[in-house]
Amino acid sequence: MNTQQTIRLAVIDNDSGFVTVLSKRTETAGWQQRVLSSAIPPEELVAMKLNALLLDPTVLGEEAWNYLERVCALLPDLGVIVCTGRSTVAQRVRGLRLGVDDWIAKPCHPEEVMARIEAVSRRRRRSRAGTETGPVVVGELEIRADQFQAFVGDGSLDLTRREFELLQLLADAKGQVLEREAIYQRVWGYAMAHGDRSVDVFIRKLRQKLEKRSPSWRYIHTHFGVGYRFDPETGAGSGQQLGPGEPAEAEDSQVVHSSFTAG
Amino acid sequence: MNTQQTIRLAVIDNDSGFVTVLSKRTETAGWQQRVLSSAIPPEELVAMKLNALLLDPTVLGEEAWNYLERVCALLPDLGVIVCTGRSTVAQRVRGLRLGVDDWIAKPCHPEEVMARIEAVSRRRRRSRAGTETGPVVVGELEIRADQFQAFVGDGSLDLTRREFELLQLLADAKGQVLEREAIYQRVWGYAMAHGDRSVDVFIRKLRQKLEKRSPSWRYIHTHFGVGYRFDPETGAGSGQQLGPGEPAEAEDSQVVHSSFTAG
DNA sequence: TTCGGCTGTGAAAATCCTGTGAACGCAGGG
DNA sequence: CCCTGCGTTCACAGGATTTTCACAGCCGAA
Repeated sequence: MNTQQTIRLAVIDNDSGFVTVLSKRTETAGWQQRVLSSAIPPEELVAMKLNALLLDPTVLGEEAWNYLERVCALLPDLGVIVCTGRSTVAQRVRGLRLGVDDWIAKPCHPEEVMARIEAVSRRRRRSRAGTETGPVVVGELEIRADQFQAFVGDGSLDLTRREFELLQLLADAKGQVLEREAIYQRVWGYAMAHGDRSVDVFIRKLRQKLEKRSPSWRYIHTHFGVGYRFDPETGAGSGQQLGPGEPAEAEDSQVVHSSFTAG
Repeated sequence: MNTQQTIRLAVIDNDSGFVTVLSKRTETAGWQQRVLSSAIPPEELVAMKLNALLLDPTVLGEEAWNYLERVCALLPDLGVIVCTGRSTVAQRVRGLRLGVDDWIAKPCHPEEVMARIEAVSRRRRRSRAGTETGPVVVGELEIRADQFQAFVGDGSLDLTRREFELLQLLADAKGQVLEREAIYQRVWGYAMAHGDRSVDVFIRKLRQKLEKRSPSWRYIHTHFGVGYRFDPETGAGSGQQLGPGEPAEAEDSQVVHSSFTAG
């Protein structure tokens, strides 16, 4: 298992001894790390594309709970680990309920801190794992992850980065309906604000570019009230090629045992 | 959609004091819990459909590491929390690297244990969002959660989102009579206004669409003065045939009242 | 059998959702 | 400094969906 993907960690702490020791180890392990001695706006955390955030709330003072809450809401995929000195059960429970993933007491061994950060980050990676495989072909479309671009024949679709990421996400989940919130969450990397229409706009741009290069195919289907589904279909008269019982060759066909142990 | 999904927990521990106190709290919180005082084969854990497993490795003796490893490998989506007495940093690190999600030291406050279990389940649920639930088959019907749609053969029923959610709710409670208030509460997410007929209207739409695609079956039954019950039956005189999904337990049809506590 | 309340039904009315074009702000390059 | 490409936001129009309503048919009890 590929548990050893690089971890991008930010540390908010001003306990220099602790941070120094920890940094030495994370560096050895090949993690990418950024140390901050005071809070930065959650919006800036977004741009850092982190896997995990380690922080000592004493740095933040009164704002700590508030800050934790905002960070956890804005970045539901971010692993948040609190590492601090004395704390009460009530504080730990409050933090954990608020969205913190783990709460460690200082003093603590840096190796354990790292193991806990890994444990928290572990889950996220499963989905991204298989995307390194060569060019993916769907319909007339060829998606090349290495070029951040998609082609029809040898003509590029001229996708921008966001457009490409959206297409890739949809294509990876071929046949599945993805809700807007889920799409936004995974492409933009943080929670979608209520009423945001960005996903719709990018879907339109994608459709335009797809239509332009591959007019006889339909790739993106709207599910009213739900979201979008990627499934290449020829629009023309030649036979429909998939009903819902679609071909199972997609690499993500997972068998689920229907053991109904009701209770 | 409810963020507070019920937690299904198994506890492997023979520290009766700890288990008793914890059980009392989890019960109050509406969790489903199973206490075991010794290890059971990982294969049996699968059938229990757990969210989380809490265990004290001292119960397992020498086999502990082995057991942990097998459980984590076999059930990658299960949240595993170790709660035990004295332990070394090395042991904790080993456990966490092996796949354990959290490691708590006894003695500990049950509230914190619960908060940590919740934190682990929360993360777990998020990472596998949407996938995983295989198609459910009832009668001629195939209900696909990943598509927000139901099919008969390869024909879609063209359900809208609400229709689908209603069908899914009914099918999940197959054989049970659901009161209107309970249905409304769960599908619409808030309390039904007195005199609201929405549920009836949607039942009709569902019946129409079911009838259209699967004319020889009856799925939704009315219980006068009470509510509705989902139970696929062939309308024709020929014998009962059962969907491949599961045995038909047409046993006692119990009314489910609108208490929405456990949810 | 009759009556009062419950449920089925069709359609109108109200609401919500999505597609779309365009304006806006921002950043990098010329 | 202006231009260009990109991402975001807004408002509006056309549909799809949901809610509401009135009425007819059905059920169970007296």
